[in-house]
Amino acid sequence: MSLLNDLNPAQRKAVLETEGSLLVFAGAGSGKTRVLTYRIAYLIQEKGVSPRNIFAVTFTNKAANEMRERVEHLLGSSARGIWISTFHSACARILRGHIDRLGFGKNFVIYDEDDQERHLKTVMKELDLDFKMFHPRAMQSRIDRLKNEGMMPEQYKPSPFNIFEKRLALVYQKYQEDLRRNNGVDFGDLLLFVTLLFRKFPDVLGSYQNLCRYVMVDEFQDTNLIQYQLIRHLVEGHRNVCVVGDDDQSIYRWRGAEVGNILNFERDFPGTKVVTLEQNYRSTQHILEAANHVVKKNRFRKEKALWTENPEGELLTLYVAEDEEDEARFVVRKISNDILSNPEESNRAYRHIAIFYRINAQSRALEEELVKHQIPYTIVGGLKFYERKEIKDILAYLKLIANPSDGISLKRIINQPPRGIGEKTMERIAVFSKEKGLPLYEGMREALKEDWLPSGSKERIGGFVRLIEEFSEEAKTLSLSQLTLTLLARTGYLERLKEEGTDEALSRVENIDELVNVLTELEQGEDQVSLETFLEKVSLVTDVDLYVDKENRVSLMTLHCAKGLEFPVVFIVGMEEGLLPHYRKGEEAEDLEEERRLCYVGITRAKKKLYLSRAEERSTFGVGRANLPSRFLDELPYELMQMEERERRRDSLFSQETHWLDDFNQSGNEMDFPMQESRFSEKQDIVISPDGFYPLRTGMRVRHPQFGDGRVKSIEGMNENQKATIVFRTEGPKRLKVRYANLEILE
DNA sequence: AATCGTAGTGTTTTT
DNA sequence: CACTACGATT
Repeated sequence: MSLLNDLNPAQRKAVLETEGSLLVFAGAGSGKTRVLTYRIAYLIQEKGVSPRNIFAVTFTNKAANEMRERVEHLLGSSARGIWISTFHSACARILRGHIDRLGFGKNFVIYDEDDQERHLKTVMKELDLDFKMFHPRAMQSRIDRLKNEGMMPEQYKPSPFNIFEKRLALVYQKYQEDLRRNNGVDFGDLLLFVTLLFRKFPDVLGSYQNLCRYVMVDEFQDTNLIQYQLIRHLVEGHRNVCVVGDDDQSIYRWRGAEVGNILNFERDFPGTKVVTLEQNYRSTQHILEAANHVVKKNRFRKEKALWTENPEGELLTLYVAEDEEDEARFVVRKISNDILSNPEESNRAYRHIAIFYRINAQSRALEEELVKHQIPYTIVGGLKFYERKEIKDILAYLKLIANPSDGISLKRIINQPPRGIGEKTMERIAVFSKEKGLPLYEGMREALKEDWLPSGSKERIGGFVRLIEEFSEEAKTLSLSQLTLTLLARTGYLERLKEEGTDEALSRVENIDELVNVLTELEQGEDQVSLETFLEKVSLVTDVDLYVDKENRVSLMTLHCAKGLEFPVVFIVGMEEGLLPHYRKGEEAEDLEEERRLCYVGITRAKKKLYLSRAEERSTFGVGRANLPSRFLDELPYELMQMEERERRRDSLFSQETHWLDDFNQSGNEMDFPMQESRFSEKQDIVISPDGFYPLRTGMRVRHPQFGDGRVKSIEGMNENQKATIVFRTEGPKRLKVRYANLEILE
């Protein structure tokens, strides 16, 4: 059969072992996704398994989509009905169907980290806890951890001598109670509640066990305790479970991932067959050898070594920079001089290049340099669309409409835009609601019937309630995008932003615009999008999911984000003690090993060429600090490395930065010439291109419809987000979003 | 109630 | 250095 011809012996074995439990150790670049997809295809095509009985779980939507696409490619329409999903969306779907058994409404909302924190803070405030003594963040992470361990509040037994734990128990209890009152769940609850459901209601569990006859788990090394429990529940009985993972790529221990799950799998599932995929199809020999050398130093790992038939390839390049700016210059120099103008690699493009770093803060220096040289880039992760204030506000309106019990969203928008309903009014209503045992919104409506509210407040609250009632009514007939537009208009949210008129406000308007676009697009694609479905989707997207590599740009991301991706050319910057093994309080051997794995993940993303760099001095907090070379550099075999010489610094006289005062004077002088008028009209037909780069340069003279003439002092960002600081003759310096500024280039 | 200014504080990684 | 949380101000 042709399917099997595309596979090497180990891969083939992993596909053919369909019954019982199978553990696949899949080294980086060893064709893991190929095995999973072929296995699914094999089950359906050769074993006659119904697609409906196959369940595959991944960690990101991107991985899930990719898998679905590839299976569809193999099978065509007979792939229909396979359940391929992330842990979180699978759980959300299960809860959508059965959460009423746990005392929640099926229209529950999902709270993200930000909502979670707000909620936690109100809970802590009500318990009269001092934030300085008990950090909300610490509480939050402990609660998350408890949930990852499958621990409900009533099961948690704090040590009687530990004040923090005693308070934690209290907070956790109340936190959960109030979440329920809001008919909301947080991320951790999604998983926790499904295991609870399975444990308490055998009929529910049974129906899913029956459905999921063949279960596959991707990135198994990243599962935490509760996810593992979930899988075990699901495969009880038939035990057809295939888990794929690589202990060397476990980088989420801090988030509760248990490498133990993969290492103990054989113990928990007696009779497990084990397949190890060691042939790498991705990287050159040199890169692979380097990776093997580094990860070999870890003690807590299953012994294995990747090999490849690929060519030797180039040596790894190491550059020791003066500081982070010099490091950024090195990266950019390599990109423009070596990589893109190398005739041997004539098809190299920006999209083939990625830059990895340990922490997001490192991106800044790189971005600045990339912008300076007009190299297009995207940042994967970082500022997330659905976490922006304005987007979250609009979503909060929608959430409240979908689920009127959602007090967290209600509090968020009650005064957004400002309607004169202040904190103390809301506090009174909160107390009142709690006394009556009502959700906040209900309490608000009840309060209107009584007369303890000041008439002014009552008036305004009445107005708000009426507004929401109208929206709820309209939600029944309008499409999602129409509803959103109505909402934007009638709350005056957009109007207020536009009035504000600052560039920040304008960029918010643009983001909201974008949101409406997303909605409209969604409506055109699928037959019907319900409010709940949409909100759920939004709650569960991740940055990597939104990452589209279609455009020709250099990719910047953290090492964590890089997992699962590959690029012909990879830079790993900041190879320094303290940064790449990142120092934190309480260093443990396990932590160091995780850092090493992180480094390993980074190295193994590279297909053809790997550049490493470190800076002798790096400013953190604005203070320079000398860093020692990363110990991981020492772990690389010397023969594989080649040093990059430092370039002699050119005179900084030619730097693009000019003082704005100079611009001011310059432009001031020139504008005194009367002949300008004609010069302007000649150039009037210059249109700034709507996509790609806006052809602005520092030093250019431009005209703005309101502010008049000015000179470009500096430019930041790219494309639609590009901002420029322009020194106007009459208005002085202003920072504008180029896309909206409607600039005319004079010269 | 809303806005403005300041002091203190903190940077890992995120489903 | 950059952000935010809080306090003082109108």
